[in-house]
Amino acid sequence: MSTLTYAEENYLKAIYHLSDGGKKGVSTNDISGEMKTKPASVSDMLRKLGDKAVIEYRKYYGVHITEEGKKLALQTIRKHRLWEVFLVEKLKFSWDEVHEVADELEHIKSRILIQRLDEYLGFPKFDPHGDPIPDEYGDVRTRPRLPLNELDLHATGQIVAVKDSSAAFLRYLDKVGAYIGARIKVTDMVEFDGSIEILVDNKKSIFMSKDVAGNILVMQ
Amino acid sequence: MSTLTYAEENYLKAIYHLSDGGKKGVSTNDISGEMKTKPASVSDMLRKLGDKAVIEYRKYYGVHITEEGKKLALQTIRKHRLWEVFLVEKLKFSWDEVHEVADELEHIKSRILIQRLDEYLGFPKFDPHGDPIPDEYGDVRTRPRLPLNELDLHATGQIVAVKDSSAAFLRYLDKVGAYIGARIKVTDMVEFDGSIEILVDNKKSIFMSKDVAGNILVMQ
DNA sequence: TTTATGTTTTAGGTATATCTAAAATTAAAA
DNA sequence: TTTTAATTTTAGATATACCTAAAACATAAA
Repeated sequence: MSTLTYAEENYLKAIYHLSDGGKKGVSTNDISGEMKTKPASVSDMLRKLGDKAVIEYRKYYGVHITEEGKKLALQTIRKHRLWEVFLVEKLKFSWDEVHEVADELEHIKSRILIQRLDEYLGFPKFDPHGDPIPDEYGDVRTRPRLPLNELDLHATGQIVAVKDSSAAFLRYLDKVGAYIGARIKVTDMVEFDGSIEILVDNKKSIFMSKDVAGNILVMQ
Repeated sequence: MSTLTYAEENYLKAIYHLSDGGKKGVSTNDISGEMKTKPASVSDMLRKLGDKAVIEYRKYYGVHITEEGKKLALQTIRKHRLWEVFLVEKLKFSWDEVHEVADELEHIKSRILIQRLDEYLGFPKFDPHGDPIPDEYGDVRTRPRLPLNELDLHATGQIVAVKDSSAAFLRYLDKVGAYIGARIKVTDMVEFDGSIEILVDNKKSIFMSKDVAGNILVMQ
């Protein structure tokens, strides 16, 4: 029942993401890369998180997140994504501007604040990048989705999320006119390099590389 | 141009308030009392704030805030008060619940966030306790105001702020029906102990001690 | 003017979160 | 199976922000 510091919360969130929601083990080096800190610092932190029982830590063999850790990580993710919705829906931020600010806001600790914010936003189920917002109890409403590059020729679908939410990628999507919720159809495929052409909302044609398509998630 | 840590921002804000906006010098003990830290910790911090040129620090003789320090303190106060407005106006917090949360939110550093929040709230000039919100440049729109206990018998005025914004005091005001914006008239005064009776909005009579009246600020 | 009192600072210590450099361990290659 | 390479941990520093206990200082009282 011990509470986490800001830094501990950040590490735990990184471990949660790297472990694909607790499914895989995570190495010190992976965490070091994600957190932009040195492996030595990660080792220190893993000992602390192990002591607080939010991860299971076996020296030299990486870590697994515990159920308690998963719960705490999901709370942080919930806050992050709710603040992102607030920034985009209410303060008119664009979806490529929200990450850094939400990274700070997610650490504000007030249960009632998050409950009221959730209510104020109309209990949104997804953030501006299409990622699901866990509820108060950590339950996540997932929807089946697959990378756009895995669709067949002439298949239709709807963009529901992005895998890469870097500002550069999101601005590119803005530029070409791709957005969450857009209805799309694969109108052409280039065998050679896997690039494709899609029709957005039966109006606009977009040509994109396999790399780009792989970072767009669709629901069929 | 160095930036301040959270702790430094908090100390600077305390010094700003204790010095009455930079008008008076402030002692180590005063700061210690306000910050609920030991005088020894304050001495440490004063050295740091002096190094960063936001205060002028002469050992054993207390501190004065510098122009640069005043500017930074006003930025923090601006953020604090804007977030308080947000919490009350948008998230339906009561005015006695907002302080702790705003104390965390005030440290989020994003210029654009505060600009957008200000705009979203309709550029409010006063927070829920009636305190003025400095603009982007640190300019404060003050309005002449005096403690309610200094009004003459039969004088009228309007409640514009509270001096004490502790939850206990604010809940008491809620209970008796006093609020920011209320039009009042002094209908009786007790010479002996300075307690008074006021009529609120020509409807409701409230009897209050001199102590309470002294913490209510009115505009005539 | 010396003494006593209260205030303030310094010295040294703790906890967090980072780092570098060196040592330990695992895993892969010869 | 031994050596090598890569990963990971430990040891020892640094910076922040606090603490306690002791020393230094300013001021008010005798």
